[in-house]
This record gives sequence, C-alpha cells and structure tokens, in this order.
Amino acid sequence: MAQRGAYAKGVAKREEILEAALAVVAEHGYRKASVREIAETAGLSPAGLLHYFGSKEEMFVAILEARDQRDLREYAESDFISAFVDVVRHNAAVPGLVHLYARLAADAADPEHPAHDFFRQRTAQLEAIARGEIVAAQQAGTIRADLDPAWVMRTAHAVADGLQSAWMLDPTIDMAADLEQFLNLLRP
Amino acid sequence: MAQRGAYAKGVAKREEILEAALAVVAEHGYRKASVREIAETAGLSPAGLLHYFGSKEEMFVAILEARDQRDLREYAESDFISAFVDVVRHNAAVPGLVHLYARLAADAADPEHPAHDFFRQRTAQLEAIARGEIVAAQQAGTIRADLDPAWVMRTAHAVADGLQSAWMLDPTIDMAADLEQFLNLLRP
DNA sequence: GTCTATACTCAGATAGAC
DNA sequence: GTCTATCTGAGTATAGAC
Repeated sequence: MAQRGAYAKGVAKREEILEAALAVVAEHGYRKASVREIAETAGLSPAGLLHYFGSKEEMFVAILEARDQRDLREYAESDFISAFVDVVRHNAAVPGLVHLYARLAADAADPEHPAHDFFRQRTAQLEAIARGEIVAAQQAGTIRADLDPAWVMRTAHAVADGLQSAWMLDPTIDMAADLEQFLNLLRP
Repeated sequence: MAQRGAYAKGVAKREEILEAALAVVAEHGYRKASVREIAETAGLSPAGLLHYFGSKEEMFVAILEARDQRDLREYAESDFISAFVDVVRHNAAVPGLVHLYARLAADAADPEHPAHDFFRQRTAQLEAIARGEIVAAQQAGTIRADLDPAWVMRTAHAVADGLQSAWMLDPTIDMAADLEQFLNLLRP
C-alpha cells in the first residue's frame, strides 16, 4: 500500500496541503488563495508544495477528486437519488468546496485546463451510475416513465450546479429543499 | 445625449474595447484573455484601456451589463418564458459570453468582487420581472398552480445556468431543448 | 523523496508626462 | 485621453541541500 515505508510522510503531507488549501479558500475565497499563502498554512515553501502537485490548478483538482471519492464511499449504500440531495445539503456546510467547484468548472471550459478531463469524466461517470437508478425508479413508478433518463440526469445535475451558484451569492437559499422539490416534480 | 461632442469618441472606444474583450475570450478563453492582449486588439495600451474601466474585472462586468440590456430590449415584447428560452438558445451562438458569465459568477461569490453586486441585483431584477409572468401563467393554466412562483424562477434560473456550465464542457448538449423540456414539466 | 532559496516571467495596476 | 515607465505580486522552473 501507499501508506507504507518512506512514502507515509509524503502521503500525509499531501493531505495536509489539500486541507490547508481548502481552509484558505473557505476563509478568503479562491481569488486570494495564493500558492504562497496555502504553502505557509501547510508549513512549507511554495516550491515544496509544487513538488507534490506540479501546479496550483492540479492541486485544486486533487481536492475535488478527493471529495468525490469520499462522497462515493459514504453514500455507496444509499439510493442514488436521496444521496444526491444529501451531497448537496452537505455542501452547504463546506463553503470553500462549492466555491472551488464553481470556479474550476468555469475554468475547465478551456480544453487545456487540468480540470477539463476531470469534469468531463465526472459527468460521464455520474450519468453512468444514475442511468440504471433512474430506469429502475421509472419501473418502480417513482419517476414518470415518459421522461428520458439522460435528460433527467442532465437536468438534475444542472439544477444542483445552478442552485449552488445562486447559493454562493445568497446563502439563505435552501439548495437541498429546492432540489428535492424538483425531484418531486418528476413523480408520476 | 452621450453621443455628442467631445465624449463621442470615448463612448465609441469603450464599445470597441468591450467587443475586443469578448472576441479574445471567445477565441482563447477567459484564462488567456489578458488586459494586454485585449488592449492590443482594441488598438491601445493596457494603461489606456484601464483608463476606461478602472480594472479588468469591471470591464468584464460591463460586457455582461451590456448583454443584459440588449436582451431586455430585444425581448421586451415577447412573453417572459419563451424569451428566457430564446436567450439561452442565442447564448450558444456566443461562446465567449457564456464562458465569461460562468467565470464571473463564480468569482462573484466574494463580496469584494466588482461583479458581486451586479449578480445579486440581476437575480433580484429577474425574479421581480418573472414573478408577475409566472403568476399570470398559473392563472391562465399554463403552469401548475400548486408551485411556488419564487421556486419556479429560482429553479428555472438554476437549470439555465447549470446547462450552460455543462454545455461549455460538451457543446453537443442542446441547452434550449433541455430547458424547454423542464418548462413543459411545469404544465398542469 | 522531500524540500528550500533564488530567480524568472508574466500579470494587473499606478504615476505622471505629454 | 493616452502613453511610457514602473511597481507589486502572482505562478513556477531550476539547482541543489538533506
């Protein structure tokens, strides 16, 4: 395993850096989250930080990857649709993450950006997982059978992302409740 | 009028700069849209450009403001709901704008950002305009009467923004069609 | 493999001349 | 209104210590 021997320290440091990065974004926003300040928070030099992550952008992608893997593990046994709402609800408790996600998603429009492939694969993976669950829900009669499963996933994803954007501007919005209301609308 | 006398040239130059900025974003993406390159495209020095807009970020906000005013004028006589779909459809033909909007919306999470107030006011204005139209549609029987008008607007807005994010990653998505499908779902 | 010091390049912004 | 010159701070490449 990667946790053994001479690498253990490096793995721990990597995670410490990711936590420091998220903390800085949460406190000062993405714009002011410089490599210098994150490195300082994590207790090393900027060059030391880059030793682990090649570039600032790759470091931020690593945060989103870690988040997805945590969510995937945590909600592995729940049904997909309620897990989806739970993740959005949980995101409201981690403001830095939502900000980071929105910012990287925008930057990822550029095919050269390190996050471009990550977002495309993430969307594809999400759709692959969801498709079966949506079809099953349609057969079970909890989602209208006349709706295209691909459209359902695309639109639920869009609602979640769009609500998160709105929530950053106005945190009084209840993202999870609004998303649930949308999912209710899919019922027969 | 602002078009008269010694100011006419300044006004024209302002618009020329905004067009140059949008062209650069459309071609190279926001990340590579430096003040230097935009200034070069508009035929003046970086400092000359900043004379008009104070900062890079304020310049980009000015582009979004101009877009909204154009849309508002163009669709003043259409009904709100079909205009909403038309605007999204039209956005697919102006890739730089969608990219710019997504990026600024993410940055605007920071209350210090020049775009913060713009986005908050824009959302408030959109909701004010929409509310009457949605209530009227409910009375006319084209939107389910049991739905909260504020929720309808928030969610339609979220769908539009979220689909635009997805479209930047995968331009084969038909944003307007997906949005219309959502609006159909609101029907009784 | 882990990490620092240094330095390079580019960005946005500012001061002041014209 | 627009320029040149300059400032400050960003990201990061490099060389090399441990």
